[in-house]
Amino acid sequence: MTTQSERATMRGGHSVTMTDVAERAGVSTATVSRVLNGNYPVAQATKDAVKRAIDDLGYTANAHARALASSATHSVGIIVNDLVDPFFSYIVRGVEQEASTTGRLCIVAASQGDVDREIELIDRMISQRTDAVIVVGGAYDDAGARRRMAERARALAGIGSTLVLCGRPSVGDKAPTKIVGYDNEGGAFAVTEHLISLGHRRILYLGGPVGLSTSVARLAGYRRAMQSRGLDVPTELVRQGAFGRRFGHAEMSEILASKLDVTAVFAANDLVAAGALDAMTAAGVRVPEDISLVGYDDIPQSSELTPKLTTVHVPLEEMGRESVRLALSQDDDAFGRHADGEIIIGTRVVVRESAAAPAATPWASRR
Amino acid sequence: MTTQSERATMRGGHSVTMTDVAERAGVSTATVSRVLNGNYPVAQATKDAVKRAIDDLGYTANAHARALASSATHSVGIIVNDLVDPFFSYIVRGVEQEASTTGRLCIVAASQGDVDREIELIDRMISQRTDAVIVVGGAYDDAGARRRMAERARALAGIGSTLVLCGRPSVGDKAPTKIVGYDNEGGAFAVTEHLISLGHRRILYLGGPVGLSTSVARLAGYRRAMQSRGLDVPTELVRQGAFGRRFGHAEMSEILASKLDVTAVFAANDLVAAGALDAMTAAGVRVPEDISLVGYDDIPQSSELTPKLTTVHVPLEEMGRESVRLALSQDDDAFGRHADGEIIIGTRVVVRESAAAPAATPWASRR
DNA sequence: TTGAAAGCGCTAACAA
DNA sequence: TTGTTAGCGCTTTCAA
Repeated sequence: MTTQSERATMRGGHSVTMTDVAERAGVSTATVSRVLNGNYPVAQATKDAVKRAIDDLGYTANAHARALASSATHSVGIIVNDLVDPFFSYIVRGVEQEASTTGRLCIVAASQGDVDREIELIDRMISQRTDAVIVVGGAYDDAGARRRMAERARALAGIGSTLVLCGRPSVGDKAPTKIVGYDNEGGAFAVTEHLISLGHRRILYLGGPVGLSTSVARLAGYRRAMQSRGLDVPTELVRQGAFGRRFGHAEMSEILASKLDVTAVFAANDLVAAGALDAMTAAGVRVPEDISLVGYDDIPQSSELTPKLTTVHVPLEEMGRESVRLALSQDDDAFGRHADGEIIIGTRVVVRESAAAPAATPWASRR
Repeated sequence: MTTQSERATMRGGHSVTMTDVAERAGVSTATVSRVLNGNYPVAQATKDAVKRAIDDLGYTANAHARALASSATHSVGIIVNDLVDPFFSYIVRGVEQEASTTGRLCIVAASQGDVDREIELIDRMISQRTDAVIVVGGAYDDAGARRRMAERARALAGIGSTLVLCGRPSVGDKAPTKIVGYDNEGGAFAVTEHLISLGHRRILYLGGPVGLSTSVARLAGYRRAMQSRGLDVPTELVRQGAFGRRFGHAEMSEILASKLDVTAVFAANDLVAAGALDAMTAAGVRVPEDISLVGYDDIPQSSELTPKLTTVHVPLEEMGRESVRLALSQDDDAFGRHADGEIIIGTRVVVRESAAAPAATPWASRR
């Protein structure tokens, strides 16, 4: 039972297969499979022979053949708007980390916020039979999109996989999805409350795409906080548009130029806050002495702004990790917190330097 | 030849296969395959029947079976240090974009800068038979790692795939890799030259891991520029350590406290520059009035710092796109610029606001 | 502890 | 224009 021949080596282009290994080791492919997977007893000597053959031949198992035969792909899919936006990239990092920890590879795709593309990408991941498909980020209120998404959730459930909505509202009660969310409304309420307690009355809500679930909820939290303190929210105090630094900068510049009377700004996310801060600094407006500023998400760079940004902490990486854990957990694990297929992660206000009591003389009324 | 039966629908858990579709449409699987791939003529009526069956059944092709039968995976792999670092995430974005444009999915993995893990990840991608494996970022001078990498390059070539080194030096002449690089030494030379022309003589080189190819090259460019102008580079003017905001901040704070006599700082990358800028701002040092500052990479947020950072532009996203194009291009495309399997992308100094002529009285000597 | 053999779901000659 | 028939490379009973 020694090595048989050399002919299996380097068959031009034609890659080395398990049959080649079996032949060289003088065993059957079944045995090779067994030593590879270590799921059945194999004699030590046989094991060694096989390992040697694998080394000699430079064999690397074909994951597709494996997936086909065993219907286990060891992969997860994740779909985000934009790979460069820190909100998404931290979540992707968490997903990749957890996937990797559980021996899985991570297929990522960017939808650019396009609903059709998102659905198409989910379909491609269904094709790949990934163990989970994680869709990240807010969505617009669109019954059609929800229906199509629910269909995919069913298709995934049908192949033993799971659709996870990460930071996105449910697509319907009966859809077999799992959800990893965080409290947008509550966080917005809390941080607005914080500003009000500091003494602010004229608080501007800045940014967030109109109608996107995330911003809708944040705006709602802001409104509820204002109303619960008997404060009015006239239309000029709400300026929606986008999530992004550029938007924050442009809009804030305009607002400062218009001398709108506000003593604090609640930016819909940290990127908008960073842009707004730039605009204020450029205009000579001091934060927080002249105008207070808060954000949302607590992306790491927020604590590196000058002044450090007061914001609402969202554990992005943890949400990513939790998304894959939840997807992979068995539904019948009745004792775990996962039992109901939905996790709502708590948020909390992180008080740093960018918000303080309003000045005696509002900035807008000076000069 | 109308639909035969309903029994194929919803076979619990057991997903819908091409056979189910064929049966329902009353054709053979070969025909189904043909309408799916559109690579052979099929009668319109047949086509319609098949499409209807696909819809009715909610069929989604199994990518693994497809890959196994056709040995075409339509996927690319990319390995980076960290998905959250803008240097890498912009490259990943470019790769994902180009992959997506060419109908491919993108498998991403993070190595955390660990060489063994990187090799392991490449092996997993070989298992996946991706059309290309793109390894991003500098490397340490390590013959062993280079040899193992060269082995993988050969393995990939053996299965008709390609190893692309993106922003990383060659692993040996005979290794069948393709390279997408950019000029670290030249860019560093140019930006140092820029500072010297402005009148600076005491220029600090800050950051970059010791021995990492990227920082080695940047430091070399800096040294060459200094020497070509007859300027000394005493050891206290070179402070290496890491690529990262935190490092830039900590190191710069210390340097300011030590009152080291410098009029300009060349940060090894923009992240280090951003950290250094923070430290300077916090210490009341004005940029560029008191000390000039330049970076490297030109990540988009660099133009949003205050002051806007003068730096060396590296087209990160483009490098990502180019990596997949190069990998996918045929070697025998003798007319293209790809013919030699290596692309060196040009870099250029972007002059913005953070570097100016030195002050008459150096900051360090005041008070 | 090992081998033989039947698939997994699809593609691609080869015929018809 | 369509069907038949081999595989692709692996896993997994079932026997031995």
